[in-house]
Amino acid sequence: MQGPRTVAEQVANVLREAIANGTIKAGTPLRQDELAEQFGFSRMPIRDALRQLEAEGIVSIHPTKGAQVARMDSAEISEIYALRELLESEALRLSVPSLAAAKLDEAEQVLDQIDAERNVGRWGALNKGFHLALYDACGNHRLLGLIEAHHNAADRYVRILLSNLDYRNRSQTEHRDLLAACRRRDGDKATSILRQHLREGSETLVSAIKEDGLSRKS
Amino acid sequence: MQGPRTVAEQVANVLREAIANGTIKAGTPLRQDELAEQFGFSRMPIRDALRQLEAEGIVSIHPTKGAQVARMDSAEISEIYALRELLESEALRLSVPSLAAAKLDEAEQVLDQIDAERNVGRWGALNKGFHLALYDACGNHRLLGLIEAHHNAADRYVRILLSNLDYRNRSQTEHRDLLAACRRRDGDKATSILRQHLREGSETLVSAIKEDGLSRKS
DNA sequence: TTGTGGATATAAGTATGCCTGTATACGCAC
DNA sequence: GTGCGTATACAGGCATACTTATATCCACAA
Repeated sequence: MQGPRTVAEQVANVLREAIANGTIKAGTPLRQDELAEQFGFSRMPIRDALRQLEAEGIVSIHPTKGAQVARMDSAEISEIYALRELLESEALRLSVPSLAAAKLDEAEQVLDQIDAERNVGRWGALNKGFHLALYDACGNHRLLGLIEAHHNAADRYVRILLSNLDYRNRSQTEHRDLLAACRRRDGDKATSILRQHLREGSETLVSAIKEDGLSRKS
Repeated sequence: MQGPRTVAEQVANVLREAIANGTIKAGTPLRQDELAEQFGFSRMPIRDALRQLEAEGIVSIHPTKGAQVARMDSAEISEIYALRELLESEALRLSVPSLAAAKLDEAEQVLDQIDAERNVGRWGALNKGFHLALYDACGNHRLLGLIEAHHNAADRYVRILLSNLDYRNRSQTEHRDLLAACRRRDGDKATSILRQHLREGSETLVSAIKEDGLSRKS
């Protein structure tokens, strides 16, 4: 496993992380020459990075108007969560029967890390890690890719969600229930818990966004 | 509805079309300066176009090795069809209850066009048009986007499929059955037909690819 | 005073040129 | 004869410079 080979990839990774953990807020304009000066490179690799992030749905680019961190209204959040429910429940269903014990243990360790982690910015990535570990044996690489893409697109909003202590505790309880069902190889129960888990997340997030007024577009 | 605003978009559209209808075969290396000369532009917009197509899964780019039309083995075709089944049956289920009569008529016209069309290269696009018309009222833009992306990624293989007259007749019969079920607002029957339709397509395509040896990687 | 048109400024799109990395081939040494 | 190392060539990444399009502001006219 080697690191990013091009400047564009490095820039994309830094920007993705900064957007995911909230350092760069939604709606922030991302000017090419501004970023070029900050990173110490020319505009070309920054352009490549922005287009990469656009493909991931994290930034939106309008020709001649430039790029900005993609704003999401509550409708888009709902869409993403509906897709996550569809994609992840299918991945879980496929994965559970042949999931290796090592992956189950790995998932459990991630849950412990979430409990121990005090840095808000890490929660999104850990949450993603837990979920993906359970889907590892689904046998469909493209499906896993889509799931990861949707996690990345919504990570910065999930972070808002997890900042709420009540939700975080409830979420972790559901995570452990989900893991237990996977250990019992009870695919039906597991997908049922997952769907419920995602529905709660969606509802909590949508109401949080509506009242915080984060949904207004530029 | 205005056309592509940048050269990169135009180039991407032309290449996508050429790859989809088989003018450019799988595995063909896509050199930047070569394409730049052919199109009469510099390498920059061609680079952008190639990255766009890479994000769509149509070409694969390796740093320093360049871009080539993505090769797909039978396993990847199976993955794409499994995803299509998942995504499209969900979209259909959501769409059928509120599908406008105009869209149903539009879908029927596309079916007639498929029967009348003699140009092999157009079948893939028409097939896509029929399916997307039925999903139009699903209410989830991202879901529609994913479905279209998977059609684009597999279009050039679907073309192979539709070149088989037997399959094409069977496919059209299933299309009309599917449309009839939609007109009756029978969502369960419609999704059932769709799943069967896609399974047949997948099996036919996988066996065709295996025997034609199109699956070997470079 | 308001609306429209033109000019200017700003930022992205595009072109060209250079540099770096990788792959392949050839030669030398073991 | 084979294997490894070096050199050369080719292709893409990156930088710099130029063009184009759009948005905003000011001026002039109605």
